[in-house]
Amino acid sequence: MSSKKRLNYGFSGCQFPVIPKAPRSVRRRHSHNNLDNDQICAFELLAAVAGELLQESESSACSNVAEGKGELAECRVGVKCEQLKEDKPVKSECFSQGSCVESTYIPEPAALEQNFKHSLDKPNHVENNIFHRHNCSIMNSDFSQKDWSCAKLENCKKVDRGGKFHTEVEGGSSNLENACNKKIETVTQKQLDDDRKQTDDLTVANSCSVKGPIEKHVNNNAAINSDNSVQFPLYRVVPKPSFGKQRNNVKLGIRDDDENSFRSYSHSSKIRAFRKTSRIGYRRIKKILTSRHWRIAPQLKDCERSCFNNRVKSFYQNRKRICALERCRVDIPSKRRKLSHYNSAVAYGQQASSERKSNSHEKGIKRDIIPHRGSGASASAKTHQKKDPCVKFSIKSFNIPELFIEVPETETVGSLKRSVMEAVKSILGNGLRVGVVLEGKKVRDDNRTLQQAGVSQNGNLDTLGFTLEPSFYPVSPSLLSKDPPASSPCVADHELTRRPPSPILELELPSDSSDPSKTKLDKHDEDYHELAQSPTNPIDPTSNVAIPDFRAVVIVPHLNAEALAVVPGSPKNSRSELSQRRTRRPFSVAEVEALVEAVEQLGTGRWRDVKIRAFECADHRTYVDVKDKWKTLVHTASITPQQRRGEPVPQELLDRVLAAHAYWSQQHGKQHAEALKMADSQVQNVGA
DNA sequence: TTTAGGG
DNA sequence: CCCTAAA
Repeated sequence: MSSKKRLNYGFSGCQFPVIPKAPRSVRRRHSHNNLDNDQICAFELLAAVAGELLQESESSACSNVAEGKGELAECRVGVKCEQLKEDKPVKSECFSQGSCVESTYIPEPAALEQNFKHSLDKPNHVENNIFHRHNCSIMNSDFSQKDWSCAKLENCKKVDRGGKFHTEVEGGSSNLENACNKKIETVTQKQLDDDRKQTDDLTVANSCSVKGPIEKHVNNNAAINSDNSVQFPLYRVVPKPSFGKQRNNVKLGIRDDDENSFRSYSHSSKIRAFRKTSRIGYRRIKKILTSRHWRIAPQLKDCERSCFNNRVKSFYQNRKRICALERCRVDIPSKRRKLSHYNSAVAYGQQASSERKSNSHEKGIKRDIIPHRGSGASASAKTHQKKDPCVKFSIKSFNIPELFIEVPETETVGSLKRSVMEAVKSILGNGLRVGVVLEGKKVRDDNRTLQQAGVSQNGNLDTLGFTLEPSFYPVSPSLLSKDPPASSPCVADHELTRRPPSPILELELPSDSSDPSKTKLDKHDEDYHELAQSPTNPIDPTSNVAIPDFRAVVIVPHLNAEALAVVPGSPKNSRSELSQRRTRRPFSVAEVEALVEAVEQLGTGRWRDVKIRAFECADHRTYVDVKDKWKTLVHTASITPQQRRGEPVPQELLDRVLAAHAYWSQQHGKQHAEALKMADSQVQNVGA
């Protein structure tokens, strides 16, 4: 069952079979209704199989394959079974050094040998999946998938026959190896390491390990495979104009952990490749940070610290950059925001160093605010709040939001300094605005008094925070636009880099925004000020901004007000800190259209697929969002136009929503009925 | 991790 | 949008 499931999901990433699988609800109901019967059947079946296996194992010394350890194969290829167990650590290391391909590759001899059909299917699936995931980039190489498979099978046979697998492969007869070598220019050890991290999540299928020979083989091919399967396509096959064209330039990025990060413009394969790594890092850090509070962060190992500071680099890990030797990457996904507020709660008096480690990576800014709780005065202020109307505190320093800088290794130190200076100047010069945050919420109304805003000396100063924000208001680009989903996922990159260099800040982004006034900096800034007064206005403060500069210094998107924010909080009011709502991002009509189209084709109940199809580029939309949007769309469509709110959705679209909803509901109903029928017939069979 | 569904 | 049970 599990392998079946993998198969479905694995392929669905890029391929959308016309025939939908039964939604989980149906499957669920099915299994539920027939629990008893199925269980009975299963047990009987199991018992029978177990009996058979037992008999076989008694009659054959080497047929103890029930656990799929590949021992049978080992025996035949002349490696002692005992060795197997010792080899396990070695083996997995081998696998992880290379790409996922090895992990499917190695077990094959055993699989073939044992004639385990499923063992063959699984690796093939994974392999296919890889090809798809990376946009079939390998296809562009000199060898095709077929070659790959051929090489694979060929080698398996070699092992099969003589166990001299390694010598034959190393002899250069491998199709694959030759082809790859043509394509690969250089593969550094670093890339290997990065790859290892990225591909750890791919299934290490099965277990067979032949010490020595294969290990060697794997290492030889690790470079090839890893480069092809993960890194290589990203900048060689898939056009990445903004990266490619500026490889020799300095790049600056404001650290941004929001969804509007580099990833928004990244190719999807890259996004996925980072997924697991991210989560791991997230969990690790979360574990550390939530165990008490972040004061323990300095206990992090050195490499983990550097990871915080260099996290952004991981997005560019296949390209040259300063700090090229930085080894470990801890990539923290956007969900991580939940941590931040909590963390900053105890920032007072922290040393800058420790603060940076655990906090600045989060918000890109360091806060050192020391409230003056001057002994007696503030003490009395606590009890007699109104007697001391003064709010006293000092801001020791603001850190400049973290910059991402990329320069060629051949650059001089001097020019690096200048680059950094340019970067800093371009930020400060463009103006920053200070924002006020209280108890985790932005205080936007500038006209309120501190008292009205709840900033008083009597205790909540530790929830007072300040943010450095770009003084212009970012435009919210809708990545979806009119482009069909199949179009290049890098549209935004194109747009950004094609923009003529200009000393004047431009904010126009590829957007389906119909309001041209939003593209003007001044105008928009005004808008922001106006709108900021009104908390009900659905303005979206977290968006991408590109500021092409005239000195080839590019601030990569994401000057993001929220990302720069430092929100103080304390574990006490952790409720508001731990779960801040994501900023509202109303779906545009174009997005709705894409959603409708995807659902029409894929049906309801496959939200992950729908999401990928309709919002591949929009990382801030999750499948839950998509599903929720559909829910509201269905609702919207079923109410009168007068009752609707927000941006009006064309009636035509709503009609399609209703139609699709009706259609797929019917389909699900049918499937449910079929499932019931099947169940009934099974019951009858069992009874008879 | 995904889906479904309530809030 | 959030949360969470269930698979």
